[in-house]
Amino acid sequence: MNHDAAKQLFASFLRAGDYRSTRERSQVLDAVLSSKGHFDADELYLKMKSAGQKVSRATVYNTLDLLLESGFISKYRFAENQSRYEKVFGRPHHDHLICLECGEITEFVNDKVAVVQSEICSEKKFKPQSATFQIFGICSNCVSKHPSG
Amino acid sequence: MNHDAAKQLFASFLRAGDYRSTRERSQVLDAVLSSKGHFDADELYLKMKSAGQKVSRATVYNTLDLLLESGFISKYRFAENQSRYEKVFGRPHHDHLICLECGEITEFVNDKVAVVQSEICSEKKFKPQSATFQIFGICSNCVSKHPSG
DNA sequence: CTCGGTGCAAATGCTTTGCAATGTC
DNA sequence: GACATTGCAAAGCATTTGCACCGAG
Repeated sequence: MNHDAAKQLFASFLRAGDYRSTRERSQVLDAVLSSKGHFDADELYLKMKSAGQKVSRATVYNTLDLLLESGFISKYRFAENQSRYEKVFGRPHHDHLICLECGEITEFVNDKVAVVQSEICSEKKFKPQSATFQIFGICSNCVSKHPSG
Repeated sequence: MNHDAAKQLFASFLRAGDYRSTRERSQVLDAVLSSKGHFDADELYLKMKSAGQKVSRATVYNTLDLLLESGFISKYRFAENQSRYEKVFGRPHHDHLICLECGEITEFVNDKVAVVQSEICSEKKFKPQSATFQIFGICSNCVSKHPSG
């Protein structure tokens, strides 16, 4: 999905929900679409500021909620006190390996995760909306840095 | 594992790490051992207070870190701004279904999760320490409450 | 006696909120 | 023009920190 298509889709979402189209919302969407990997609310805010745009943190948070609701982004909570987001469009579902030493977050895709998920949900009569599989540990880089290696 | 065995084990952990044994740490451990399900730091603090014990939040947080480090408890971050803990001892590994409507957290055990995890880790040369598989959605109770049903 | 641990209250950092000003519909 | 949205600064929370006092080793 390209920028223009995404922008149109977001516009329809706004219309459908009786939300207004504002320049700020459009700019937040742009910033998200041009993002790579994970980001937090403040990074996005700072990025927009340094691009000379006029937004407030409040609006960034507000719009991130809208983008979450419309499925444009997903929200994660790794080990920290802060939420991280990433763009969803054009990307397959994936999960994360979080290195406890360097903090690096690596993505992985494994079809069996979805299989296990649907097995569990049908067993528990649970209607899934989203899921996250997080593995915390030491990444290959950090493992090889250890003296014992 | 019973209370006494756990207390002895925690005492050895403290000794091994050159940490001191204090009444507060022992009381936090007791409170944790007598807990059922998930709890957050403040709930534990309030529980101890209402039991007439003299602790501070700072000590509760400090001791929870120690209990985490020693593997007595595990720490989760569901969707909220707050960490939740649960006792580990005597319990098999399990994961969680989080209901977005009523907030209920249901545990599930599925062996395939561990299988998938080790497959991913060996593939990525990642050394796992802990993992959490969280499925967000609507629980069976809430699904059946909906008018459409 | 020494130095780690505790309690308090203040500080921090992320996120939300109240309210007047602004801009969309 | 009505009323949702914005921006700011202040408030809210969970958590951490600084420091004087306390107590385990």
